[in-house]
Amino acid sequence: MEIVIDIEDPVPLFSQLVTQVKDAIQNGKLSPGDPLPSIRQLAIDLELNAKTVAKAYRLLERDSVIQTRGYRGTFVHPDARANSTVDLNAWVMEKLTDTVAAFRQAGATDSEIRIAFGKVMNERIGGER
Amino acid sequence: MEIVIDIEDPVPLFSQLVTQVKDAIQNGKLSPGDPLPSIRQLAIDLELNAKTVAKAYRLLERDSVIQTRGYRGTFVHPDARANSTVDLNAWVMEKLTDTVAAFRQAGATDSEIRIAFGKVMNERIGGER
DNA sequence: ATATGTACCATTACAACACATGGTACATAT
DNA sequence: ATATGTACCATGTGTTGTAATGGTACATAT
Repeated sequence: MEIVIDIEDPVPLFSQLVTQVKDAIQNGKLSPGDPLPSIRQLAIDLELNAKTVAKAYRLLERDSVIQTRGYRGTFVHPDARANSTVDLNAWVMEKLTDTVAAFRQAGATDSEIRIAFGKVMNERIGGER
Repeated sequence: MEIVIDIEDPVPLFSQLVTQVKDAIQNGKLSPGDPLPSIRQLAIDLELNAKTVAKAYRLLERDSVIQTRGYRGTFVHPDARANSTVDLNAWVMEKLTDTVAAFRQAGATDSEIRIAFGKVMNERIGGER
């Protein structure tokens, strides 16, 4: 697995990592079941902070692209190939685009939409912590 | 019409103005057809910048709470009473709350939602300006 | 002339947030 | 002991957007 992180790239480091892992899976360079480097080790190899790598791994696991098995390490998810094409963010973008378009058509100011969004995001409904 | 603006209040000045005008209408202190102070005059009275007052008036007119008749001045809208209860922002809030809830349930990070939102808002579709 | 709403040019201050970094600590099981 | 993922404490930097300010100018109609 050849991962290259470009600090000059405006794309966030963790995001570059996520993308490259997904690409490696679709290219066949990584197959379901394959082990991935540990967070700490990969951080050393890529000269990144361990937190940054952990963030990328966390997102990859949420999308079922990889599987973390605690002390046993991290592995490529069985359904990784299918799940690395499905993009959660794309779905969010679509839905959000339609919603915002409706707001604008209703006459809402961009400023108002932003403010409303800010309020919604800061409402801690279920008291998450 | 007694408007009091509190600079210490974290609520934006233009927002305080909007709220108080709506309140005055619902309290009966302002009735449909009543004239409102000119932007410049009200700015002087409240010790605000004229742009701030203009912003409040612009929003009030969009919601059909007031009517601007150019050089003739500004007046309370015929349907002001009804329109000052109907809150466009409330509708936006509801819709947005549901949408965001769906995103969260789908596993999207708040951070991701914010980023997606930012992208959508910066997409100038119809070339507004 | 005077006053109306409106439209442009612009800048400043402030807050929120993403990103990345650092360190420490924990339970897990080898 | 060693290594795993994970969780918490925290800081700094840069970006973004809001809010509010100032000045100037226009067409309108009294």
